[in-house]
Amino acid sequence: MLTTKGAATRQRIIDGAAAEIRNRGVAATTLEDVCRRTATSKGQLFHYFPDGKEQLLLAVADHEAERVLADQQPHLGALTSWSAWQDWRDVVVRRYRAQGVHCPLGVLITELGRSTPAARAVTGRLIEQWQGALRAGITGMQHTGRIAGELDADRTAAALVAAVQGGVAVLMSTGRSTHLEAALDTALLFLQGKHTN
Amino acid sequence: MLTTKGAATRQRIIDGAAAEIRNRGVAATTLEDVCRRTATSKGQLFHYFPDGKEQLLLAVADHEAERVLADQQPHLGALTSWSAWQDWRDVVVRRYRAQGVHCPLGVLITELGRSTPAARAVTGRLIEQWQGALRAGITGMQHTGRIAGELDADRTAAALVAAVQGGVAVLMSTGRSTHLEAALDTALLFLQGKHTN
DNA sequence: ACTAAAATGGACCGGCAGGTCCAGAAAAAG
DNA sequence: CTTTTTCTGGACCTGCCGGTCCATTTTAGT
Repeated sequence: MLTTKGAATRQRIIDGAAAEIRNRGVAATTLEDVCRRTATSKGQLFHYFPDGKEQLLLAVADHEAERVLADQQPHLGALTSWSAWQDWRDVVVRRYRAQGVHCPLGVLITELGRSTPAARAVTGRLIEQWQGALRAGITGMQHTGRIAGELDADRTAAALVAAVQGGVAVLMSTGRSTHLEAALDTALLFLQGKHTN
Repeated sequence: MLTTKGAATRQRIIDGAAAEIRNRGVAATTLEDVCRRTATSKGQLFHYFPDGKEQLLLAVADHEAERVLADQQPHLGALTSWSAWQDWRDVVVRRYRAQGVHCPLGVLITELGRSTPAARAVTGRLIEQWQGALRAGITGMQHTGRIAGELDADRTAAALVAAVQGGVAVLMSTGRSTHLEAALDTALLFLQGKHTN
């Protein structure tokens, strides 16, 4: 079992590892780095994550996935007006611009996804939830007549997720948020039924 | 200098490394793997890439960047009709669906981009060229009146690049091409001035 | 043919990072 | 208070992988 203290330590390790990875990347982060930052020892690390690095990384990925959605709230959960959509857009842009070159989740996935199906499950869930929230926003707007009813909500939500994802990808490799903004704005224009920018 | 044979070997190493990375990822690819696959030795590897792994990876990234654009030709260079755009879309989808979970360039960047500015330059150039080709296609269609003249060609091209990029990102972590298709199709609908799907 | 330069093969090294082990402290259980 | 479980610290091991070195072979140049 796990005592209160134990659970706290375990969490401290996850948080520390996440922070370390955010700053220096997965490849450059060693278990010893994590130990140093979290004031723990190898013994503890393997006590809480018997399967070693892979298990820890998976826990970090899970942790980061939650963060991604949490950071978009409360806007993502209440996309009931155009201004709410705009606020959401702004939050997304601001968040990723601040994060700059470091996308912990993306990096984790490219590193883990290939080997373990468990890692892919984490991303899968995240995308599904994300897309679901956007779809809910779209159908809500359709019910109040602000978005055309013929529009395929799920498909458009998927495109929106891809737009953000792609914008972030470009941001990660160029450091510029122009593409993220262009992608989001263009997608929102489409939602609004406009066709110029 | 470099003899014909030498140049061939050098190229063989790059090709082999690229293939190896496509199959198993950067992290899992060792110099010895590359040697084995290309039937070369450490001596040769460091003979042609004195700065070691980093230099090799950079060369691979460059190689892959060229491939990305080449694979989209001739369509990408002649986006002069809606059917040409559609063909381009199909090629992109087919290419990445075939590639599946493996995006060599993306992985290389997330691995190198952080450390070396040279790696970021490679992606930067690729994105710029890509976006340029799309922009040219858009302005061309504007001149023949098939796309509204008020539309911001550069910004929309940027959104298009992000759409592909994002779709591929999702494809990489889920294995499904639905998002890529949704993103591309939605973007094309926007270009056509339609607002439903 | 002779020489210089380039190409090749592979033995070897050194450090590092993931993982093991165990002994002792702290908590929980009774 | 005793016993059992959990937690903690860190010394240690080991395999791997990037990188070095040099002896040998091949090619280019004249």
